[in-house]
Amino acid sequence: MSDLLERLRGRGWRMTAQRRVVAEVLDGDHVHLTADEVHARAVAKLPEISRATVYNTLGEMVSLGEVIEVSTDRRAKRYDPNAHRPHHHLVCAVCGTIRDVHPAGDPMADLPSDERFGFTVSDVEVTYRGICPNCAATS
Amino acid sequence: MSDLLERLRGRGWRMTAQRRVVAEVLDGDHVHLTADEVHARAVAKLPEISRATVYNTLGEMVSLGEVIEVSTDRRAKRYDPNAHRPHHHLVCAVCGTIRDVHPAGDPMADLPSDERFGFTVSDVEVTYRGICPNCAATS
DNA sequence: TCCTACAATGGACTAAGTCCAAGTCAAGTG
DNA sequence: CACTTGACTTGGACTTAGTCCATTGTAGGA
Repeated sequence: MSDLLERLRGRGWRMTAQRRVVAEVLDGDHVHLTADEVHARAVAKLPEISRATVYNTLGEMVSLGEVIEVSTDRRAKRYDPNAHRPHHHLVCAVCGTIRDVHPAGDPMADLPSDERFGFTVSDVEVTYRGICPNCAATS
Repeated sequence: MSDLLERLRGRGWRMTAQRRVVAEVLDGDHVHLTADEVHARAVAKLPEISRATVYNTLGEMVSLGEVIEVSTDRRAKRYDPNAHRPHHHLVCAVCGTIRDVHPAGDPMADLPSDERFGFTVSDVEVTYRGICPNCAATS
C-alpha cells in the first residue's frame, strides 16, 4: 500500500515509528495538507509525535524529492505527495484549497534564453487562481 | 514622475505624507521589495512612519490593483509595482531575488474546462525557479 | 477657521516555522 | 543476544512576518 514508504526505505532511511506515520498520512488520499494538518493526523496514530519531528520529516521528504512543497500565499505551506507525475495547481483564493491540474503546453520552453538573466532555471510552477464552487456558493 | 501617485489621486485617495512616501518608494527602480524593505526606505524619507501604516497602504494598493503581491515562498511577500503590464516571475531559490519575465504562450488557454473543477478561474501565475548568477558564484 | 470622517500610530498579539540541548532508539557488529 | 553509536525525537524557547485595535492626528470640504 505504501509506495512512498518503500521508496524511502530504499534510500537508506532509518525507519522510525514517527517517520512511518508521517509517510502514511501523506500517502492517504488527503492531498495538499498543511504541516499542521499532517501533524494533527499523525497525532491520531501516534500521540507523542512532536511538531518539530513532523517539520523535520516533511523537510527531508521534500529534499529527497518524494514530496513537493507548495506555497501559494502567506498561509501555511502545503505538501503534495504526488511528486512523480508533473502537474500544476489550481487554488481557491478564499479558502486556500488546492487541486492538481494538467494543462497543455510546456511553459519551460516558453522562456527564451534572453529572458533568463544568467539564472540556471530548474523548475516552473504554474498556479491558477480562482474561487472554488464551495466558496462561490457561500458568499 | 509618479504615475502611480497620479493614478491613486485620481481614484479619490486621501493624500497623506505617509501614502505619498510609500508610493514613491514603490515607484523607484527598486522592484520587488518586501514590506519591510518598503518600510525601511520609507523611514529614510519620513522617520515617524509606522510599520502598520506601510502594511495598510500596501494592502490598499493591492486591492486597488495598482500593485501586485508576489509570494513565492514562506519568506516575506514582495510587492511589484509593474501591475499594468502582464508578466511572470523568475525567482532565485537561494536569495529570493525576483525578476520579471515575459514568456511566450498563454497558460490560461492551456487549462481545459474539464480540469477546472467548477472553479471560476481568474488569474494565472507562472513562477520559474533557479539559481541567480550571484548565488551560483558564491556557493 | 472649524469639523469630522478617514488615516496613522505603536504596542500587543498571532501563526507558522526554526533552533537547540538533552534524551531515545534503530540497526549494524561481535 | 547485548552493546554501541550516531542518527532521530522531543518540547519549549525563539524568530519572522504580519494583523489588530484603541487612541491620536489630520486632510480637505463647508
